[in-house]
Order: sequence, then C-alpha cells, then structure tokens
Amino acid sequence: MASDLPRTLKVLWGVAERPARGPQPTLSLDRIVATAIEIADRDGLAALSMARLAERLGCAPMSLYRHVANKDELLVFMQNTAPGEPPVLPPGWRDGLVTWVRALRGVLYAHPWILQATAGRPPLEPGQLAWLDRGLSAFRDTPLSHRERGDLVLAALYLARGEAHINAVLLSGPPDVTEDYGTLLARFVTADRFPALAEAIAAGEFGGGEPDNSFEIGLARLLDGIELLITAREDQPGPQPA
Amino acid sequence: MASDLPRTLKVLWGVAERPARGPQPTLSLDRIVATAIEIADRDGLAALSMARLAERLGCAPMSLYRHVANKDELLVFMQNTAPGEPPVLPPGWRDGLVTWVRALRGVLYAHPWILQATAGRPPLEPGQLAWLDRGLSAFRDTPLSHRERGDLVLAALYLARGEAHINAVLLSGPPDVTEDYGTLLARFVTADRFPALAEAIAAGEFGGGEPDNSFEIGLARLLDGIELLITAREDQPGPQPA
DNA sequence: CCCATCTGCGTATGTCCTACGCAGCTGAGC
DNA sequence: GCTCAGCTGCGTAGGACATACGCAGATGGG
Repeated sequence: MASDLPRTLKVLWGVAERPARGPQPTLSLDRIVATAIEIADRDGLAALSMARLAERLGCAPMSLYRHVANKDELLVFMQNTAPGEPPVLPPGWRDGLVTWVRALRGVLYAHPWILQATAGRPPLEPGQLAWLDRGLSAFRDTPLSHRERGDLVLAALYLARGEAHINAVLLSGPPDVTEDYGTLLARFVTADRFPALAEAIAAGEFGGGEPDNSFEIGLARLLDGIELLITAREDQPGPQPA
Repeated sequence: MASDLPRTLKVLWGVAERPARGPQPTLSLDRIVATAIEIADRDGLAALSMARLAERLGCAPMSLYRHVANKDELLVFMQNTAPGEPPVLPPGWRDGLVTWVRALRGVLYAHPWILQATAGRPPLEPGQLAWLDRGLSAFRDTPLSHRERGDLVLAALYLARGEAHINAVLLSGPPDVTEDYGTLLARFVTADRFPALAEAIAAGEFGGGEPDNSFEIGLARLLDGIELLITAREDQPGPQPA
C-alpha cells in the first residue's frame, strides 16, 4: 500500500517514512504550514509568497522547498490543517446539521483564502474527510439512503461556501467604498432597466441587511425541505430507493 | 452625476466620454474582453496573462493598458460580460426560480474562472445586476417581502455557486487521477476514523454519482422549504413582517 | 496649416516561483 | 572512532509576469 501514491497524499496521511541520517531539521512542515496560514489569515492569500513566508520563519526562501514540493502543495497542506476538528454534533438531524454547517461557515470566515485556493480535485485530505464524515453523521438516525445523505450534506456545504465566498472575502478587504453601497446602487438602478431591483430598493429593503440573513434564511428553508422529505419517508417505510 | 465614480464603473455604465482627436483605435475594449474570456474559458484563468492576451490579439502587451487600467479591471469587465443576458422566466415562482438558477449554474460551468476571480466588492456591474433583477422577478406574484425575496434569491445563488465552485473547476482540469476516486477513497477511509463515511462507501453509494445530483437534490429541498413559507403566508395574509 | 491629443508600444523595474547544485552536519555500520 | 551516505539549509540564476514611464506617429479641430 501507499507505494504509487503522489507525494502530497503520502505526507498528508503520515505514510511518508522519516529519514534517519542527516542533521536535525530546524524547520518543520507544521511550523511552515502554521505560519503560512497566519499570513494568509492576516493579509490575504495574495500576500502569501514563499519569500515573505521564509522571512517570517527566519530562513531562506529555498529552504522551504525541502519540506514542500511547491507552492500548490503548500496550499493543499494549509487547506488540510486550517479547518481543524469538526464540531461535536448535538442529537437530532436538524440541530446536528445546523451545528455542522454553521461551524463550517465559521471556518470559512476565519480563513477566507480557503475559497480562493481551488483544489481542482475531489477531497482526499484527512481534514476534509473528517468534516464530511461528521456532516454525514448528522443523518445517522434518519431513514434516508446514504446517497441522499451525501447529497444533502453537500447541499448545505454549497450554501455555506457560496455565501462565504461572496461575503467573507468582502469583509476581509479594506472598506474603501467611497459611497455607501445602497446610495451607489440607487444611482444606477432605474425602474426601466431593473424593475424588480428598483422596486426592492424603493421599499428600502435591499442592501442594508446584515449578510447573516441570507445564509440563515436559506438554511432554514433548506432544512424545512429536508424535514418534509424525512417525514414523508418515515410515514411510508419500505425499500429505500437509491 | 458620474463625476466622482471610479473609472471602472464609468466605463461599465457607458458614462465615459469618447475622445475626438487622435488616431483611429485598432484595438477596442470589446475585442480585448472577448479574447480574454476566450483564453480563460479554454485554458483556465492561470493561462490568462497580459502577454498571452496581447499575442492572441496581435499587439504589444503594453497596448492593452490604453484600454484597461490594470489586470484586475480587465477581470471585472470579463465578469460583467461573460454571463450575457439572464433567461426569460416562465410564470410561477417555482418554475421561474428553477429556470433562473439552472441558467446561472450553466454560466458558471461555461466560465469556471468567474468563481476564481474574486470581486471583493458588492456587485455593481450592470451584468450582475441584470441577473439579480431577473432572479427577484421570479417572486413577483408571491406574498413575500422584498427582503425575503432577496434573501431567497441569494440562497439559490449560493447553492449554484457553491456547487459550481467545487465541480466545475474539477471538470475543467485534466483528469490526471491515477486511480478512480472511489478506489482511492476506500483506501484511506477506515471505519474507526470515519465511521459515517465508511458506512456510505460500504453501501456503494458514494463517489459514484453524477455531480448533478447534489445540486438538483439540494435545490428541490430548498424550493420545498420556500413553498412551505409561501403557502403559510398565503393562508394568513396580513401586514408583511420585515 | 498647426498643434493638442490620442494610440500603440519599447524599455526597464520589481516581484514572483523554482531548478540546480554546493557545503556542512549527522548517525549507521564497521 | 572512522567513514561516508544521505540529509538539511541555502546561494545563484533563470524565466514569467504586471506594469510605470515616456516617445513616435497619426489625426482632426481651429
């Protein structure tokens, strides 16, 4: 096992063997990844360069490449580490899924760069799989099929990621908007070009709300819809369709 | 009006005045943006450099800067143009929203780079606002408040963007996975570390489905939840809560 | 006819990532 | 205790990239 695996996965799963001979490493992968996460959290992903990371670590830029194959691999390690452990879920599928997806959203708000570092590959990191596993566990006592559980956990994940991608990155940037967003919007939106939008703005109910609203409102609807499916399945037990 | 606006917005809304004196431009903003979109669609956002774009256009790299302030501005123009016109919606809020969000997802699959080019700013481009307006119009004949409509349209948008961000970028890359994803997954997922995940894999219902499933399943649940809200509001008309 | 003004672009700078290879340290084997 | 394989840290250099600055030529208003 683990012979033809790409190096990145070997390291992630701890399969990589440790060398015996050689000097004591002053750098460690953990320290590199932790410092890289720190920089990305504080100054954004664009500010994370190998040179700046080395400077913060007190070593030469090329030293990093002894522990990391390239910058993309570093980003994979960061994505694996940053989320930490998934939360312990309360009993009941609804409370469980809410706890899970709110915690996930919290992680994305704390580390907005996760959404900018695209994986380009299905999740195989232990960190990602731990979260996925915990999310699935919320449906443990429901009559849903495994495929349905997976699809619904993913739907909740999409909601959190989609919202965070728009709002978290927005909050992390400098608020250099010269004018208020609502004012600027009202300046462009005319009833002939954008009728529905103009109506909403005229009602004074747009652009002013906290960004929390759309996530929580959407999540509540999604959960209501799932509840409908679960109760329908409970009333009529039988061979679960795939 | 339009005096203290940033240059990018002036150009987007066609407020920029045209010069009279000077040579006939051989380059145009439209041609630059269209070619840039072409490159990003075909080879990904990473392959879009000012040098490559200029080469494709048959001009020198620095010529582009007469029409575009910098690369970030070019990305804003691309994001404004690529989505095109939003679809005409069928009557009925449910059919309307489904049509809208499926079309939105189609745009994201056709231009995956849209999700990698972060805005870092609330949407003010006419292209984005046109889609938002069309989405809001789906709820025209419902008893929902304007704030609720906005939140629900955004929830659908989050679902589409979240799903596309994971799956569309995945499809655009080369399928260089040496092993099947399911095989690779089964190799790492053990029942002691990931109990729920292992159970799903043992049931053979994970990792094999089309990526369509999770989007459509989640969307159906979200719509069911919205329907619940609307029928409840219809049965009990009164002063709409904000 | 003149020149203000605009377009296209050549040059150069600073910032990236990273391939390559060297010097010094360390501990396994004898 | 000696030797040296193999490892660590890193200096140098090359290639790609965005873009500031300023110049030559074209063009049309007065």
